[in-house]
Amino acid sequence: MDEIEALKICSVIKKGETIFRENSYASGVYCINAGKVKLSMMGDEGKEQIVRMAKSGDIVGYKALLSGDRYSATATALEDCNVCFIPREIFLVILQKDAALSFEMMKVLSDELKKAEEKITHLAQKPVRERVAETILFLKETYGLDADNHVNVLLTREEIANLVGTATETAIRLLSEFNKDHIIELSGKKIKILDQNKLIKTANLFD
Amino acid sequence: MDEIEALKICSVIKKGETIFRENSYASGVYCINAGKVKLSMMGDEGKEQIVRMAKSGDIVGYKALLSGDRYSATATALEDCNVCFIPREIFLVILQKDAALSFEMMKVLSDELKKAEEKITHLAQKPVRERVAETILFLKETYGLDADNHVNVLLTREEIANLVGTATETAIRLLSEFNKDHIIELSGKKIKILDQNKLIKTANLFD
DNA sequence: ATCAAAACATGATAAAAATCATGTTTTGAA
DNA sequence: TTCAAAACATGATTTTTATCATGTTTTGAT
Repeated sequence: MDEIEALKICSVIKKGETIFRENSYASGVYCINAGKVKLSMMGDEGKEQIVRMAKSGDIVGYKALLSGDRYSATATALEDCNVCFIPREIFLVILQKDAALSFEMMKVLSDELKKAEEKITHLAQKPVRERVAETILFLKETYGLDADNHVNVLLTREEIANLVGTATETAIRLLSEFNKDHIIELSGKKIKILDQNKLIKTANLFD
Repeated sequence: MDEIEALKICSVIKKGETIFRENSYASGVYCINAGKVKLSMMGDEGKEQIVRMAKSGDIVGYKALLSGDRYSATATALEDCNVCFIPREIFLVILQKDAALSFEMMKVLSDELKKAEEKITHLAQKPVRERVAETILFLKETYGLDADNHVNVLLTREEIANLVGTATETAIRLLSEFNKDHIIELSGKKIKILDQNKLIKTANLFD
């Protein structure tokens, strides 16, 4: 840990900027000290698929160091971020030395994998409407609420669509519908959950 | 490794039998010595989604030990299997002691996660037709070919559908179409790839 | 403050895929 | 070996969702 402290290089990433890019050579991992980050892959037709939403305290870019040498996704700052870079070699050496850290890393990976497999199941089996509802709940779980009870992350409708795995228009329509039905309240990019139970029901969770 | 050898408990699992079941308490991991195994999750409407195809040499059930205490999927033998059970504690202790094994484990997990994220992207963005073609190629990659050049695994059309993430009828129709177009040759459950390039093109890979 | 670009919205249409219906073939257990 | 269940097949229909088209609103840089 001291080693990491000594060697880390922190920097500020402005909103919209890229931390690393899909397929580029992986020189190390990044620890997010502050800010929110989306990790996305490019699909065939140039459409973005968001595969992970990271927040302060999360590490991004580790997959590339463990299973290959290139980043498999692009990491983009959703707001001004403070990230610290840990070079490849340092990270790998520490991981080899520190059994506890390794174990922690395995837990994180297992967790991510489990979530990914659930996402695969839902993507294959649940209609878009349910997935949009589920995504709103996911964003609340991940980023919490702000002082005004809004889900504490601002995404464009297109980004929400790319997280859900649907067309932008479809996402817009369903959000408007939830808004009209007083399940959520929209004001610009801000989302307030008015009726969480109804939202859970709409997402068709737990059965 | 010697410890594992001493403590492992091997057994024969008949085709169709379950090795472990989703949501049941995870008592350990299983190493597949021989045979093929599908790992699947139950969707909301009781529909199966296959999330992983395992083969001889693979370990299954490790996610549950690392991130929770219950299996997140059901493991079913696709043919008579020989598996060896490694109890939870043994596995965890060895993992804590053996840095090399931990590292190997992390690599495996990273690899799986990368594949899962790719699958998410394809599920969200590629039409069923392309995904069926891709799945045939995936099965060939995973299990290879038998003496007669057939993809070396026998699945029902329903299982193929549950791997692709589509309705059984749709999978049947597309397989028949590929058969008619001489891209593949079907004889019962056996699949022979006649024109791999065309199949890759149909899967719309690499662009 | 202005203005163009991006984001948002919504109706109409088309395409994709699921579902429903029905019949045939294969399979495995008694 | 028989026979019912499971698997396979295919046509018709409906549902879902994407795409296309077009207009409005918001946003951020100058």
